[in-house]
Amino acid sequence: MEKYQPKEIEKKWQERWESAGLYKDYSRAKKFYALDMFPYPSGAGLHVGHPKGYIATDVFSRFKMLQGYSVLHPMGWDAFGLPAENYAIKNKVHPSVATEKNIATFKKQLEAFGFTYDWDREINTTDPVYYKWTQWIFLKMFEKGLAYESNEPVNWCPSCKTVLSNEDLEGGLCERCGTQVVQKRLRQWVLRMTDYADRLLADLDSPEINWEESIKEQQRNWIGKSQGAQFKMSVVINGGSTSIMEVEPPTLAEGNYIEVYTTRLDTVFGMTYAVVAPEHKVIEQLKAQISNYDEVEKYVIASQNKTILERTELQKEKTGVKLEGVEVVNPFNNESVPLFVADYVLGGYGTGAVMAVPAHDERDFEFAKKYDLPIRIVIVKSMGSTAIDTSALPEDEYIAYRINEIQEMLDNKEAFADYGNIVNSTSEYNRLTSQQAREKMTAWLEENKLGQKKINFKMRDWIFSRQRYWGEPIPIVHCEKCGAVGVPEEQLPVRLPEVEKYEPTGTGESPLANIADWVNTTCPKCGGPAKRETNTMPQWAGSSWYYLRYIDPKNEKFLIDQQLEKDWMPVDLYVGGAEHATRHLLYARFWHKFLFDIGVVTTIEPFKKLMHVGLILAEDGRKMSKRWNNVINPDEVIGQFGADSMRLYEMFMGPFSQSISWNTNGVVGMRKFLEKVWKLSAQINTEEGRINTETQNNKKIQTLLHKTIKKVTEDIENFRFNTALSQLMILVNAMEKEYAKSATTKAHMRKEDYEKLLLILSPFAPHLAEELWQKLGNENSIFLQTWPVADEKYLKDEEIEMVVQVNGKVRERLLVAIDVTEDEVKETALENEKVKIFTDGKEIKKIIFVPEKLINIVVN
RNA sequence: GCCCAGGUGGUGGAAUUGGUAUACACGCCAGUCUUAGGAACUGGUAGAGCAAUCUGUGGAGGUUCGAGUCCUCUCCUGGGCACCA
Repeated sequence: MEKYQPKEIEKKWQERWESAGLYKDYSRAKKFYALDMFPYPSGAGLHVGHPKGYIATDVFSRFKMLQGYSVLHPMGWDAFGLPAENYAIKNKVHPSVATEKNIATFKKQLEAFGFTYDWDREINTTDPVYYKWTQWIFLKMFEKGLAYESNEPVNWCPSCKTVLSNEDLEGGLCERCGTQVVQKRLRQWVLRMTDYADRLLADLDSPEINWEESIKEQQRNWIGKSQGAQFKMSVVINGGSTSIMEVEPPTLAEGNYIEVYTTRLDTVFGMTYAVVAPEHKVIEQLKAQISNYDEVEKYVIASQNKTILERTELQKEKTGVKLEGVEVVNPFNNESVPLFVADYVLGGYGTGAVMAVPAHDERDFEFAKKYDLPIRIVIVKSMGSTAIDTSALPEDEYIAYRINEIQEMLDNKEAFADYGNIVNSTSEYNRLTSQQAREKMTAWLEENKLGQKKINFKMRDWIFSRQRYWGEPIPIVHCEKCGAVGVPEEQLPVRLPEVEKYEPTGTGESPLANIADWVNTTCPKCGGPAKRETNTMPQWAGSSWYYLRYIDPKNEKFLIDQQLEKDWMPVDLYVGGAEHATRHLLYARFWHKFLFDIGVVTTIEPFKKLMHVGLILAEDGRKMSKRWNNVINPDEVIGQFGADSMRLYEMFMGPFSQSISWNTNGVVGMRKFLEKVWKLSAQINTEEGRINTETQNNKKIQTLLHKTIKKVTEDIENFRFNTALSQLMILVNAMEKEYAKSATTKAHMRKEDYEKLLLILSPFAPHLAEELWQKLGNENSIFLQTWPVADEKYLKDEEIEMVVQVNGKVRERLLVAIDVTEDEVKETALENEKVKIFTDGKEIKKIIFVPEKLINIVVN
């Protein structure tokens, strides 16, 4: 028999499958759309970690194909981005040149795995034919008022010389280069993602989404919905007595009040001061009334110059300045309290102003301690266990006892932030629970038109412009007369022009600003002189809708044909890294919902099932990186062991979503396994009359085979590839033992059994399975066959091992018929010598019988 | 600090509903073959003990005839968020 030569057969089948168009039958009744997160084609090429997700998707695609589905399984390139641009700056070559080269490398590497990609559908986000539609979507958002210009302070990376979105930050550092980001006031294009916050949150729980809980939870946290109340507090000058209760709400002019947001209105009677953020406009409005304005202004300027990191660093002490000469009035008790400016309050969240309750908020407590401000306890722990018996105490003593407990906490430098029962407020609220008080207080605010319920989100609008070269031009023209005007649809795409220098300017303009004949244009509205927008779109623009384009990649009239969209959407399976949980996956959901609103798509969510692929770490347990010199190249692994062995290893390593270290020895094991399958084909008995011999051994193998079919089917469905493969190994080991090793039993392997084995192995090791399949004389591809279904009649063993326990400990194992009765087992077990050792002379209290599993004899 | 995953042999891991802990694979040990090569073959491999047996799923309790699995507390690791009022 020939030896197993993966190098030869893999190349052969890849070519044949491709030329036969094996993956391009889109005419079947049932559809399945399997999608990988498309890669950024970096100069370094693939390492062994990249293909893990792709292999899983491929296994799934082949499995679905065998189950009779038309499978859409495309691949493409997310090719805009900084590395190509930085390479261009360094080497003076156009980014598209390096990108093209990298794509060729990636494609060649991917092809060695034998993936079922339909390369006719390949897309590239940097192709004008593609980004025409990225620009089109932006225009639609602009038309609907969802894309707007803003001059609010934004995150600026001084090293990359561009603004960044909140999602692009990692702990206040630039996600790409690790530089500290500063706040800068720059004109920016922003997408109103917050308009979709509620739907982005709520639809995570819709049946349209079947995602892992961890990813959903990350998105929930990122969106950060909080429910509270917002209310007004009037500002009084120089200890004046004007309270908001005496001034009719309509006469409250700017500068006469501040508005605060709180989720803990129940603690409002504990307010002993209030705080505004340094950015708050009331500071400017009260300039004349603030007697220490110089000091305040100094503080404001200093905090604006801080980096995000400096401002949010936890260990850092809180700082602030009291606004002398003004106070604010708590509407609940008409008490005026001092007002501070402090940068622990964020300008961009809520109203940029808060009521401060030091007894019941950690941050306020810290600040109050430092500035020696009064601390008033207004909630106490709910009824519950205490150190002493409080049931006999009269109520006032009980409350005094509880307040004392909180006081001890405060003395120990800790605020009491939990919910509890209200005290020290007014009689309407005292003794209510926090939740009850909050509702009653909110109702009071609404009655008196002082405030209302309010929902806030942590998520910000998406800052969408970048001051870099290698991105989609934003299709906007600025006209002095008409303002920002969208480029007419028929003029799309706005092509990225050639430039001399790719360097970012650092001025807040992109390098495109230097190309006069590109920048200067005419206004599409009035025909007058106008300038093009020179900012480009962020890295994440092209990937926010690419899954739609694969469905209809060559459509020149529209981004996707309406019927094809209905046929193929949503994506049934989406596989990629968890690092995209709050960026790509959020952006894509946002765009998809917008496209739904304007009638381009018909599903509310783009990705039905999402699986996140666990990292493959280097053998040293660190991330694979050039820096550590621990990168394993898939080409070498495939060259040494073959693509099928590599595919098997990555699926066998462990649970799919888990990070696991690479171990090349593991690939050896997979190769051994495939060799076994290969050699086993020699055991097929083809002699007339002996083919269907039903020996005892064959029956055993039948049972195992059908159990394996069942398990492999279920495991693939559930992404448990590791256990599917171990079950296949168990089957192959048993077949080898039965047919190849025990010549004396005269067992004969039936061809149909072996073919079933090949079928259920084929998604994992497609080349080997196809080769063996056709060697058996089959003419059509194995992938045009039908996935076997486990036959119930073979699933039950005739004999099973029954465990005999005494007091829960295993003492003996009995081989019994599957349908043995409880009494029969009891009898056998109690007479068993080994069991007797533990039961003799003891009273049998109870016998527990679990059919097909065990019998437990309970003695005293 | 908050949220989410996890902690099982020398290693990666299995045990799907409370029912035989360590399947499958790697590594290691012993042996076979000999072209002294292994990506070949055979057997062994949780720990302690001559053995019967005992002990074992991060730790401490609990529920149960029976717990890796359920409950309470606690320690550790990985990931995410982080002054969001």
